[in-house]
Parts: sequence; C-alpha cells; structure tokens
Amino acid sequence: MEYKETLNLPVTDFPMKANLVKKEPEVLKQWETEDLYGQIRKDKKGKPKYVFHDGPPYANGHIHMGHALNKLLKDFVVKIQSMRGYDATFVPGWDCHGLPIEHQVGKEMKKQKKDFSKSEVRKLCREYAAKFVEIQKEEFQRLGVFAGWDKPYLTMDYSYEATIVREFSKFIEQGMVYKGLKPVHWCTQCQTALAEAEVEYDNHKSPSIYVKFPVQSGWKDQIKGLDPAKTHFVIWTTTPWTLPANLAVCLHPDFEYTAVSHNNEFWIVASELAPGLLEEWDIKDAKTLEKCFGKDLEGMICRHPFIDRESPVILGDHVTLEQGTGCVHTAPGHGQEDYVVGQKYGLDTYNPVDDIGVFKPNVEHFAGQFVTKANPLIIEKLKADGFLIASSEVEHSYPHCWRCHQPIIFRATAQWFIPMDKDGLRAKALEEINKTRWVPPWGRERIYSMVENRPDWCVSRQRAWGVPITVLTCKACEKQVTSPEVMSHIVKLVEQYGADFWFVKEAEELLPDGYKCSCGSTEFIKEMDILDVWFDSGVSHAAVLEGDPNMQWPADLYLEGSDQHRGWFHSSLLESVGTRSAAPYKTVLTHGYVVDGKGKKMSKSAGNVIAPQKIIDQYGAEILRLWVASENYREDIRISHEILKRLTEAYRKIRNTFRFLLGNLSDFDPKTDAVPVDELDEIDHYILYRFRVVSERILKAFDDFEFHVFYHSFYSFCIVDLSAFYLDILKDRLYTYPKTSKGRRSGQTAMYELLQGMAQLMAPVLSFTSEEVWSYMPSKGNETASVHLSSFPDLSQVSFPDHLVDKWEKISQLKGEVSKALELRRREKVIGHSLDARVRLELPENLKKVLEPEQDQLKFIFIVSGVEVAGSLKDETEVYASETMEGVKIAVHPAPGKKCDRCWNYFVEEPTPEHPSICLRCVKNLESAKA
RNA sequence: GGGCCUAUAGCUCAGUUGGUCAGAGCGCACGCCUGAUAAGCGUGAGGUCGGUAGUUCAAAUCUACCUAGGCCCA
Repeated sequence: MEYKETLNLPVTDFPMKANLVKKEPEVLKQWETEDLYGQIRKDKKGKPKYVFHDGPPYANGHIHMGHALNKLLKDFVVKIQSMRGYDATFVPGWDCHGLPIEHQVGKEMKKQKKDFSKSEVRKLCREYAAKFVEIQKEEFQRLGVFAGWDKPYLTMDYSYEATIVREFSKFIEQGMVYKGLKPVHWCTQCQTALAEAEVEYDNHKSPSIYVKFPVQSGWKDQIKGLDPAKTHFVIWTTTPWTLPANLAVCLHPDFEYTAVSHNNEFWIVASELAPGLLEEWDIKDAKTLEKCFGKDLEGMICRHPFIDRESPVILGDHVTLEQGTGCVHTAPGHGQEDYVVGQKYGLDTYNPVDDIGVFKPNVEHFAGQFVTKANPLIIEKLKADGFLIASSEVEHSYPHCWRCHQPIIFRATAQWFIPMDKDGLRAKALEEINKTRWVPPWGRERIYSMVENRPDWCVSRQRAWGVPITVLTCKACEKQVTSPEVMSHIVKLVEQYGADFWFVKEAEELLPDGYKCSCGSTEFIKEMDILDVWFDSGVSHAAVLEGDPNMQWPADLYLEGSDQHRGWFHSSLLESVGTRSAAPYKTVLTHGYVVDGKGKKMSKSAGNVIAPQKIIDQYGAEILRLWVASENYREDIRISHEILKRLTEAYRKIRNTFRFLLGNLSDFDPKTDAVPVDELDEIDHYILYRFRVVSERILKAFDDFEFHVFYHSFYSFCIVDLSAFYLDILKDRLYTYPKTSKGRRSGQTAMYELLQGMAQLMAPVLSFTSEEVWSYMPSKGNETASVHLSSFPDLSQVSFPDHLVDKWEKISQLKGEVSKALELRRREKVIGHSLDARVRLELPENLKKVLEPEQDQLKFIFIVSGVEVAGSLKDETEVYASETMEGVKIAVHPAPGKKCDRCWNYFVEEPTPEHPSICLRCVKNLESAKA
C-alpha cells in the first residue's frame, strides 16, 4: 500500500461534476465584466471581415426552442469565423412592428373599455415590444451567445424607421409602387380591414342557392346535342350578395362535366355531382347526357342573370367537388381565390360594396342596400326571372370580427403594391437566386418557385403599429408626390421624431416649406396605411450592413429556419434587388424545425412543448448547445428526455477526459518541461497525428456548417482514441515513471497539446466548459486570457510518416483482437485484470515483420504483463483465431511470476532485498526519482 | 389539394457515382478493475435500411405509388 504514495497520480481541482446550472451564470458574469465580446471585436480589428447578418426575431413572448436553435447556430458560426481569424461581428436584431403586438396591446385595451388614439396605441405597442426585446435579450445571453447585445438593431428605432422610409422612397421614386385593389377581410361594423389573425370562425346561417348562368356565345358542341340557347351553367353560392360582382364562372380543367336535361333546358354541372344535385333539387325526370372536360369549356361566354354583363367560363385548380356544382361563381372583388384566378384572366377586381357594407349607387337593382339585407331581394329577383333552381339555408363556419363579433365580408379595397414584373424585378430576383449559395441546396428550388409564381407584393396594411406608407397625393389633381426632395425631407423627419409624427401632423406639415404640386395646389392627402412588416425586416441589410464600419454589404451569410424562404430571405431579396439590383447575401443557410422525440411538432395542445428555459434550469445551457451541435439541423431536429440524457452522458465523458488531462498535467510546466516533437515517444507522436487528422476533419466540418460532424468526431476521439487507447496505455508511464523523466514528460507534452487544442476546437460549441478548462490549463505565459480570444490549433507541423501510421493502425487493431482473446479467458476465470495475463501471438509474415521489433513495447500497449511474438502456436491447446485479421492467432496464459506491488505488472526477476514486492523497473524508477 | 423536404439499430449519426456478410459512438446486457472512482476498461446482443411494386446480373443507394412526419401555400 505504501508504494501507492510513490506514484504520480492525477491531481486537479477541476471538478468532475460540472454543476453547469450554477457555474454558467458565473462565467457569463465574468465575460460581461471583462467585456469579452468587446475584446474579441477589438482584437480582430483590421482582419478580413466575415459578415454574418442576424435575422430579427419578433419581439413578442419568451424565446422557444426554435429561437434557441437558431441563435446558437449563429453563435457557432460567428465564434468559428472569429477563431478562424476573421473579423466577425454579431449585431443582433428584433422585429418590433406588426399585428401580433398590436393585437396583444389591443386585448389589454379592450379590458380597459376605453378608446385609444392611434398615437396612444403606437406608444403602448412600442413599450410592449421594448419589454420583450429586453426579455429575449437576457434569454439569448443566457445561452452564451456572443453578440453586441448593448447595441442591437430594432426595427422601431427611429434610425431604422428612417431607413424603412428611405428604402420605400426608392421604390416610389422609381415608380415601383402602385395602388390597386385586393380583397381583404372587412368588418362593416368597425369599418376596418382585418388580418387573418383577427378573424374568428363561428357558426352562421346563410342562404344556399343554385343559380343558372345562361350560355351567351362560344358554344361549339362540346357536349353533343345541346341547344346553346337553352344551355346554362349552374353555380352554387351561400353569399347571394356577391352575385352583382360576378365576373366569371370557374371550372376545374380536369374534372368531367355533363349536361342534365330537364324541362327542355340543359344544365351543366360536374358529372360526379350530378346525381346528388338532382336528388337535392328533387328532380326525377332529368336525363344525364354526354360528358366533357372542364378545359374543353374554357372561353365560353355566359350572361349574367340580372346584369347586362358577360361572364366568361374560366379554369382554376381551386375548384373542388366537395360542395356545390363544380361550376364556381367567381367575383374577384369578394374572394381570395377568385381574385387570384381573376388576375390570371385579366378580370377586374370589381367591388360594388362600400365601407359600411352597402351597394354603391351605380349597382343595378340593389343600390343602397346593405349586403345581407340584399340577399333575399336577390334571391327573389332570380326566382322571378327564372334563374333560381333551388334555395335553402345552410349553417356553416363563417368568419367573424374579433372585436365586435359580427359576421364579416370579403371585399376588395385599395392597396399598395410593388409590381413583380415591372423593370424586371422578378426576373432579376430569380437571377440573383441563382447566384446565391443555398445550404442545403434545395433551398434554391424552394425560393425560386415562390418568387417565380408570386403575385405582386401587397405592401399596405390597414393597421396602426408600423411605418407609414409615406405617400402624399395632391388633393386637386390626384397626382402622387414622388419628388426626391420631399422624400428626403420626410426621411429626415422620421430620423428625428420617429414614424409617429406622420400620424399626428397634417399632410402639409410633412412637406418642405412652400412645396407646391405641379398643378399649383398646396393641399395634399396623406396615406394612412402602414407598410407590411416584411418590408421592415426586408431592409435590415440596408440598416445594419451599410454605414457600419464593422460590416459590409452584402452579407456573407443569412441563417434562418426554413419558413424564411417565404419570409425574410424572400422580402430581403426583393427589397435589395429592387433598390440595389443584387441579393443582400452570398450564402443562405436554412435549418429545420424543432420537433418532439417522435418527430411531431411541438404545440401547447399536444402538450409536448419543451422550453429552453427548462433545459437550462435542469441541465445547463451547455447541454442545449451540445444538442444543437449533435443534430443534423438541415432536417427537422428532435428533442426528448432520452436525447438530453444521452447528451448529458456525452458531456460528462468529454468533461472527464479534460479532467484526466488536467490531473496529469498538474506538475507540468509547458515552458520548461515540454519535449520537442521529434523527440516524443512514438505513440505520443502518433496520438498527436491522430489529433491532427481529427482536427482537420472538424475544421472542414466547421467550414461546411456541419456541426454534428464536429460532435461525432470530437466525442469519438475522446472515447476511442484517448480514453480507450492512448490514455489507458499512458497511465503506466504517467504513474510509475519518475516525475521528471523524459518518458513521462513526453506523454505530458502530448497531453498538453491535446488539452489546449481540444479546448480551442470545442470553444464555439462548448463555450462555457472550454473556458473553464482554459482557466485550469498549465500556463505557457503567452495564452490569451480567454479561450475565445485564441485561434484554432495549428497542427500542420505534426507530421507522421505513412509507414508508422500503418504500423500503429495495425497495432491498434491487434489490441482489439487481444482484448477479445483476453475476454474469453476472463469468462473462464483464468484472469481478471488484463495485467494478470501473458499473451503469445502468432502473426502472418507481414505483421510479424513490423511488430516483432516492438515485442517489448506491446505489453504496455495491450496492458498485459507479457507479450511473446511466437513463430507458431501449434503447441497451444486453447488458441483464439482472429476473424478480422487473417492469420492472427492469440494464446492467453496467466502471467508467470508475481504481481509488482507498485506497477501491478507481473515480474519473474529476482527482486531486490530492499523492495522484495516490486519489480526491478519500479526499483529503478524509484531510485532515479530520488536522485 | 399544391410546392419543397425527411424516414438506416432504443438515441445521435456514417454509408462516395447502385456491387465484399449495412457501420460508428452512446445506451442496454454481461464481465473486469478499484491508482480518472457518483470514474476507467473489455466483450456481447440489437437493423428484412418506413411500406409496396418496378428497373437491374446486383439497390439502403435509381423510378413510381403508398404511409408517417415537417415547413410554406391554398
């Protein structure tokens, strides 16, 4: 027992238990006190820039797993580029305007039962957003993300709002903004447009009518034997009041249509629906005639049943057979799908209904009637004129206003648009998509088809919380003010007072002194709509990249979830192409969504939501970071209790590896004790070579944004190369050799290189632990104060000749075979510890040639008490023949002699009288340690 | 309903242009050690590569369809 005292066992204060939950806040505090991020920024000044541009999360609610995933990936990228030697700034941002915040604030106001002015609403929204910016900021910081948290960009900053106005002005000046009509949800009670989120669906009773549209012209005998004069298309609707706005009848191109003959008339409906309809109409004597496809009927012209107007037959894929007749009454001014198909056919977005839901004066028959009041009148008229087939009532889910709970209508209103095909915006955007690197590559396909097919960009919203559409129109001549002087005047005002002033000032006060319209008028009308928030965030490249000396336009990288192909990637592209004729990014990286352990999306109702806060409180942010690194984020990524448990175990293994390295370096001074590389023991040299290979793989993975490759390579290096191989073998030398012996120092030199290099390699991911390790690391005197101020290890000078690589790979493989042979004998209780054994090997010629000279070393590598490379094992009774290494045979015997009390190897030599229980090697080591 | 994407052992991942018995680490089981000790080492058992049908001498790898799931639309 006393010999244990003569060993050099590991000593370290580096705790085995991380206690991350407690430790992390301390580290964060330290980083903050030292302004580590600021130091990194200063340190990299003048280095080539790597421009990452942060997409702004919405300043509403606490962060969820998706936020955490996103910001951590960004943090990895920025830290990696920084340690790669680039000047990589991280300016975080928040998206602050928009409906969800206004909606939340609206709920609060509703409780107070008081009317708020637009300015008051805007003020409350600003406060609300500011509050959540602070909350989310803290939550992001807690994750260990390094960024300029004290100077983020907020889309509601006055300067940012000014950028929005400035950028929008560029569109106005180029004539790239036009006013058009588009159907929106409209509450006639509140006289306001509603967003989808403000619409609540509730049951509602509506009329249900079938109406005939007589064929007027274009009949070409598509269905044989019909008399065009007596042929009708039959439509179904639950909103008779939209009939005055009917401009077309829409069929599905691929459905079959048929004519049913009844009372000497022919009614065209979808074949599949015909029997059911006849039953519903209680018509028994009808005959079903021939069929044709919807596409055969395109271009026919019907006559409107009560207005002198043509109603062409058009085609659309939105037509279904679930309800109705397969012939869809189409009023582009009253429905989204109708609008879209109407655009395709060049139909008007005709809306005959005014703000309070009353038909405009020029509407035949029904002028002045409120829409729902007009329903029975319309039905009556249809009946009287013989165009009504059937009428009943139906109860169905119908949209209602979230404020007044009245049923709402769909109605085309004036909106502002950016045209996709004017000045080749779409074409240029598509071109830029092709010039951008999309990771993964399918991102290109996705955004390309979206941009290719999207309608004009509707940029106006009838809301309060946002940046105004700064359009002024002359009261006299109705000309839009597009003068650059006016525009820059307004931009200056926004910079100074924020966008709010637009809403409180009169139109004339918004113009430079003495401004007159070209017609001479001095009276103007200001637009009260605000801009789509996608425009807000779409100009972030202009607000953040330009003018900041730390940044550069365009960005090297945008990194967001896959939903942003429709969102930020998209709006940023259009904005940038519209104003700068180029994409604002060179590379766009997308990640998937966080789903639960079974691959299902997280939702409150499913009860499978895991909050980042909970993981941090239970495991620590480091585990969350490791999770992000471990998963292949290009697909949806899973999180579950089991996954976290596995990661915690992996973390512990990594941590313990460091603890072991630190423990065995407690007496090592790299300044004086390091052994030159070419004098290292061969295995020490070999492990550094292995580390070089692994670190090169990791750096490559970092460059390719493949963090899970880092995780797997790093982790298995710890387990396979270090723990199970190198460190296990090294123990004998570390523990039993004299402290200052060259053999021990050689091992320590390798360990020191591993310790430092590994801490650096993992710093972007395991930012907390690497820092902790760094603070325990023996000092060379020239280390940076923080691991995050250092660079990745440069192992280029570690060269190891191919034949030695080959030799060590064979040794390593052979060690595995010896283990198997040992295990067999262990099961037979012949041996316990591997040192109880002596091993005899029969090797094929090629192996024998390489390994025979190493015979004396092999016992230390296999951790047995003796190895004999024998010519043949024919004399052995029990031989293990390798299955994976041809010709390799292994025999295991109990080691002869006695077990050394100090190094536990068996020895046969005669011991010395002073130390009768230990081997001569230990005696020698003891003596030279004394000297 | 449409566009894009995903589906390899309990978990996380590898599997180049189709061609040796589908791999790794973890976990699990069993064992060893007690000088990394709420640690360390070893051995082993786990997969008809989501399903079906094709193409091919040959498919986890190509095609079609289906199922489950995700994002975005409608």
